[in-house]
Amino acid sequence: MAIEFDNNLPIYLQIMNYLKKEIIMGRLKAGDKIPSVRELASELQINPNTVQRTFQELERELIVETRRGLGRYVTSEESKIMEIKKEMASELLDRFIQGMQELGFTSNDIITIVSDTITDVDAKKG
Amino acid sequence: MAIEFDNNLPIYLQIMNYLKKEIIMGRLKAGDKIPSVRELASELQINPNTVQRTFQELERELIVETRRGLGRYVTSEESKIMEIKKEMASELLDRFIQGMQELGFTSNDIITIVSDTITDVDAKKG
Amino acid sequence: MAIEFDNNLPIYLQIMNYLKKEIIMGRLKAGDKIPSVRELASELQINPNTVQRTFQELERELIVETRRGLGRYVTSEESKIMEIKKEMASELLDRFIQGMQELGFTSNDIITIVSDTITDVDAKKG
Amino acid sequence: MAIEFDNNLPIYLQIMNYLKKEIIMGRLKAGDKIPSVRELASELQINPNTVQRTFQELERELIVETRRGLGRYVTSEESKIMEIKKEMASELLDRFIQGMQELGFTSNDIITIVSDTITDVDAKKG
DNA sequence: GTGGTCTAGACCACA
DNA sequence: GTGGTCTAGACCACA
Repeated sequence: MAIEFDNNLPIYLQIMNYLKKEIIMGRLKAGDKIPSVRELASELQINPNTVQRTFQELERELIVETRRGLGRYVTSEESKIMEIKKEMASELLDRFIQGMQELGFTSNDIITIVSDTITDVDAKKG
Repeated sequence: MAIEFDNNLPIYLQIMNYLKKEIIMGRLKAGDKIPSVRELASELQINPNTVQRTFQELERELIVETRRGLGRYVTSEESKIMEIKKEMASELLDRFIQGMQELGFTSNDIITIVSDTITDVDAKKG
Repeated sequence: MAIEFDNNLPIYLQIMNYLKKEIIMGRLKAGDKIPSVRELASELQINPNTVQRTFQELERELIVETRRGLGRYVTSEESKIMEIKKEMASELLDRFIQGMQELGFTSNDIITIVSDTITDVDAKKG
Repeated sequence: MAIEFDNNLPIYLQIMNYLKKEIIMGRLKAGDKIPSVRELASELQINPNTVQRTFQELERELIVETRRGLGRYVTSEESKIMEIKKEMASELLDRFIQGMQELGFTSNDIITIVSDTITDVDAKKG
């Protein structure tokens, strides 16, 4: 696992997003044990306290739960996972559409650009 | 003018984006004088040092230029303005498409969602 | 048996309180054999080390005694049991009254609130 | 200001409770600036990070708000303050009444004990 | 000066 | 071994 950190966003937020995506994509499944603080810290080459902060926030969002002495686990509520997927998609969408409109693109512009870009991306991947 | 600041991103970056959009939308035109540090600071309710930093960065990106004793001006190179518009749009697009793909959405999903959302947004605005 | 553990207090303290209450309520009587470390650990779904610690502390408080090779027993001193009942009640009271006073409630407020709440609780239980 | 710390509860929770009480009692008023992390840390002789944690949690509960570079302030919503007063009182009450019932005290016992103790306490204070 | 984040590392409760 | 808390202290954005 390797995350390219963006210097303008707190690391703990970037790891949160990363883990949420892993859960949404099913690479970490509902009920799975997640890496320990120490494991993830050494894997990502960051301080354990930063990972601790990440987990704390994920727990507060009910995405992760701690079992004392045993470690941390992805929530077993599938509905919670669907919920965060919707949340994240919706935030991406809003940010994108609002951003494009603030640059003066019309609705038609936006749809065209997205279609063109995606077709392009797909073509490159073959 | 009121910017809703996002606590997780440096304010100077947020103001930079704001000013770039103003320029792209033509509310600040090529060659226009831009507000002074003090003016903008009091308008946005932030510290002059922060505005200073913003202008510094915009200058580094050749979007703004200082004329000694006269103040700061939007670059008069129209092509520069087009360039940053493309840059910003491209960044928005990449971030959006990559983000959606990381959540497991297919190309078709993405196009559909964008069309639907935009139609929706337009409908609401009447 | 199921104890809802409060994440902010050591488990061994929570089990100590639980067992003290069982003794005070006479569900564990003076002189009774208490469950073994293993039994209680599996019943409460916790680690035997934690139960061990609990018993150690109860022994220190003379509420439980070990008879070599025979197991652990509730003290046979009835007076000891009365004593811990008084202690626990007194601690509950102090914590409650002091807490309410620190929130600005007067003596009259406190008495009224307790009466009202208890009447309420009783009514609900039928 | 001096808090006697109880070793069985995290310090940050104890400071949270302390500050909530100060706000409820009006010694810290709605909209007031609260001490800075460094100030409070040196006053309470604890590490700034522990105070930081305290403030983070109070912010999450909307009791305190940060103004970038200026410091932290008690929420200016009076209703929020009433709300936490009710919450804290309710928790004290529940914990007390449930605790007493678990020790075998009847409703009448409880009311009598509270009245007697309060009368006592008042007598001592003169 | 003020808060936010991060690193380094210790100690404890629990498994 | 695992998480929770705490201390010590650095660096940065912002005022």
